[in-house]
Parts: sequence; C-alpha cells; structure tokens
Amino acid sequence: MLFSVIRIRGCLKRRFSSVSCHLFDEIPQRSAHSLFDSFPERGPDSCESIVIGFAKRGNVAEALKFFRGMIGFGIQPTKYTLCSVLSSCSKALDRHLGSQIHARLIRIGYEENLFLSSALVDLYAKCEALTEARRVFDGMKEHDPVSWTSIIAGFAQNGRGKEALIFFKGMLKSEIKPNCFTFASIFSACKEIESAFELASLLHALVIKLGVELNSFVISSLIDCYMKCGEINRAILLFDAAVGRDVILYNAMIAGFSQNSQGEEAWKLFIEMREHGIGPTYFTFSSLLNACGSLAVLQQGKQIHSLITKMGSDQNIFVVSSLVDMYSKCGIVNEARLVFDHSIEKNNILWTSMITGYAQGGRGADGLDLFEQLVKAGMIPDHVCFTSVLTACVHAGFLDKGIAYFDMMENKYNLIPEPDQYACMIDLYGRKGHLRKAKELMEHMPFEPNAVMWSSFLGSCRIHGEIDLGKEAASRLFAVQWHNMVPYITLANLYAEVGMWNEVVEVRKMMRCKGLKKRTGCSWVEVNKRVHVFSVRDGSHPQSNEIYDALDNLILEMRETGYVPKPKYVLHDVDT
DNA sequence: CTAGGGTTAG
Repeated sequence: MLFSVIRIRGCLKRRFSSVSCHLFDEIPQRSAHSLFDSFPERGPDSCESIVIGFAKRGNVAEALKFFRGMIGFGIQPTKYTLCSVLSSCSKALDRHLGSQIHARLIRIGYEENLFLSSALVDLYAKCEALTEARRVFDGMKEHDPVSWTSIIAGFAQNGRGKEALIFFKGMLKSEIKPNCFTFASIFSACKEIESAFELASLLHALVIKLGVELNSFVISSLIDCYMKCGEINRAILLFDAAVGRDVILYNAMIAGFSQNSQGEEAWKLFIEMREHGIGPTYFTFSSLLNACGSLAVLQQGKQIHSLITKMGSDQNIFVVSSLVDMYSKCGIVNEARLVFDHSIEKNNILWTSMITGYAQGGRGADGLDLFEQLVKAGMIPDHVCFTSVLTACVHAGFLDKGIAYFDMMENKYNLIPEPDQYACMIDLYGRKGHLRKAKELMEHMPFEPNAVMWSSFLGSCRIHGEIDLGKEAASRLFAVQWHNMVPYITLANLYAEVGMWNEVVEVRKMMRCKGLKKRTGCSWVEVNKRVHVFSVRDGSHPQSNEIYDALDNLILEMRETGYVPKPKYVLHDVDT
C-alpha cells in the first residue's frame, strides 16, 4: 500500500487529476485524503477529482466536505462536479446544500443539460420536495429515460403511487421507452393501488415485450408487488425462473412469505440462501423474525437472535423492532424488554412494538408505564402508538385512563382519532358494561362503525347479557360480513347464556341457510389462556378472515363438546 | 471524468 502511495505521489508531481481515478482504486480513501493535503499545487483539477472520486465511491460525507472546502477556497466548480455533488446531496438528504447548488445552476443555466436536471429532480424527490421536483421536471426542454425514471421513482418512494403511475402513462405516450430502472420503481407504485394485480400483470407483459424480464431489480420489485397482492404462486414462478439470485431477491421472497403467513417457506428459503453463501442482511432478519412471531416458534427465533448478535446486527432499528415483536408474540415479554433496553437508538415504532408487547401479553399497566417513559424521552406518539396504549387500557380494564389517553390524542398531540382508536374505546366501554356509552360513541364518531367495532360491541353485549343491543349488532354484522360466522355464534351464545333456547335454534337455522360450514384442516391449542388457531396442513398461522372463519368453527366445535368459551376468547382476543 | 433502480419493523 505504501508503495502505491509513493508511486502515485511520484506521478502527482505534475498532474494530480490524471491519476486520481486510479488513486481511489489503489489506496484507501483515508490516504487519498492525506495525499491531497500534502500535494503542493492544489488547483481546481485536483479538487474536483477528489470530490468526484469520493462521490463515485459512495463516500458522500467526504465528497460534500471537500466540495464545501473548494467553494471556501473560491474555486468555481464545473458542471461535472456539480452533478456529482447533487447526487451526493440526494443520498445524504441534504436539501439545503442541494438548493444552493440549484441556485448556482440557475445563474449559469442548466435546462439543456439532462444530467443536471435529472440530478435535481432526484434530489428534490429524495428529500420529499415533490412539488419542487415536479417544477424542475416540467421546466426541462426534453426528457430522457433517466429524468422520467427520477420523477416516477420520486413519487413512488414517497407513497404517492397513483401520481407515479400517471407520470408513467405520460412516459408511455412520449417517445421515451421505459427501461429496467423505470420498471423497478413502477411496481412499487403499483402495490398501492386498488387493482394492483391486474395492472402488475399488464405491466409484466410490457416488461417481457421490452426485454427486461431478466433484470434482477425488475424481478424483485415485481415479486414484491405480486406478494403484496397475495399472488404467492406467481412470485414463486418468477423466483424459480430467475437466473442470478441475489440477496435482495431472496429478501423479497422471504418478506413475501412472511407477509402471507407462510413462515415455513420463508425459513426454507433462508436455509437455501445460507447454503449458497448469500446474505443475510438486516432485511432478511426482520422478515424472518416476522415469520417466527406468526409461527410462535421460539427456538428458531432465538437461533436467529444469536446469529444477529454474532453478525453485529443487533443495533439495527428494524431488526430490534422485529426481535421485540417476535419475543412478545412468543409470550416472553421480559426477553423483549431486554432487547428493547439494549437498543441504543429508539424510534416511535420500536417504542410502540414494546408497548404492544405488554398490552397483548396482558401487562397493560407496564405498557402504560412505558408510554409515560416514551413521553419523557421526548418522543411524539402517533396514531399507531395510541392504538397500543388504548389496547393496554382495554386489557388492563383501565376505563378512566383509556378515556384520558383518548382525549389526550387530540388535546395534546393534535391527532384526530381514527377508526382503530375508536374501536379500542368502544371495546373498552363495552367490556366495562357501559354499552350505552359505547353505542353513543359509534353513533357520534365521524365515520360509520366497521365490522371490528360491531364485533367487539356484540361480544360485550354477550358478556353483559344485553339481548336487544346484541341483536342489533349481530344484524349489522350479518349485513357487512355475510360469509363470517362469528356474529352468528356470538349471538347464539348470548341467547344460550340467558336461556333463550328457541332463539339459539333460530340462529343455527340461519347459519345453515347461509351454507356456513365447518372448515377442515384446522386445529386449536390453548396457550397462556389464549386460543391459537393453526392449520394442520402446513403448521402456518392463518390470519385475518381465515383466522376468523377457522375460529368460528372451532368455537362451535368446542361448544358441541361441552366447552364453554369464556369472554376472553371472542375473536378480537385471538387476532394477535 | 458527470445522472437514475429493487427488499425490512409498530
């Protein structure tokens, strides 16, 4: 290494920039730095080479530092340098410096330069200044694939998929053809819209037509989109056909399997990628832990945890949140707390994971205690966080505290309560026997009550033997969820508990008329006084509608064998 | 000599 430095220093006698490209390949960047300092004739050429060299190699901080330095020396940067620096600004999310460069560019004129315009569009898009990005884009005299892709990616990455798709339409109308970069962005925009699957299929055809179907960026984006639509088989087809499987492709598959409750498959792929010596990365860990939580397989979760520690990934905030979530879901809240305490960086999501862990583990008081600490730590709680807090109140039966926190949302944090938080309050009032109050809340909130609210309300009616209100809730549920058995069963139980046997028979008859039948292939276990439903076929843990359907049948089955479900076994307790 | 892309947590 030393020899390289000496050799390069020899070359540098006359021109620094002539060797600067090689310089970065041969010696560490730290040495490049000191070499520059020791070089006697620091002119514009050498400064620019250093800036571009660092920028090109992704050392954004150094590139920006040198750029500031050269401006301080009064050296005028060329457009080449400004282009590199803009890219570094966008990576560092330094909108301030980026705007200053923009101002400089306006003075010297840049509209004809596609490189500079695209870099500006990208900068503003990455810094979430989409109006500004659009202004630059619209001001361009002509567009190329890069500028189109920059504006499309900008909207897609900021959760504005619809607008991204409108730009994409504009691109298709123009002479410019989308390339693999464009498609990689467009599929992430796709998954946000209603008819995602239909559109993705159409665009998939276009991908093949334009011959970019082998690009791994396009494939992983497409796989992710299909997975989010629940089209697991399509994703598998794409994955099997892919030639060079990189770590992101594996991660996309593992995340997809986890999101679709196919924990076993996620694990199989993880083992496969390890056999091929690929990864894992932070992304792999968080997806895989997600799968552990839903399978409630603690052993595997612990194995991953030790691997994470071994690889030094135990301070990544995504990984930590997943660990907390996994341990909580496996019922070891104390272990989750240890991981939480050990994490140096703590954001809103991590705090919320931990509060949820306490709430769902039946330790509502600890959850609320943690929330107070969150506030003391200077964090600003958001909607999801309040859902956790209110859930903790529901589990602990803290009515007054629940009301106080609910009011606090709007009074202290300017958060307008959403259906999720109203649902908690309806549940809380209902369970405490304040059914009128719960009903009042449903009638006066700014939106229509949803199925979750009616379900919990019906459950509360059953606990407190409120026939009339229960009947009404059940009929509302029958209207929205005709395929769901839960309201029928709850209503039947409600009648049964007060001895209205004729009505029980009526409800059973209604169920039979609707053709609601028992589902096979599911079983249940009781762990920590909670019912867990799982599929016998693959051991996976069904979610949402599937879990409700399965649970309906199980409760029926249990009742038929003389098992009387307690209130805590109503559906919203099981959906964890 | 300069520009654009895919996967993760409550």
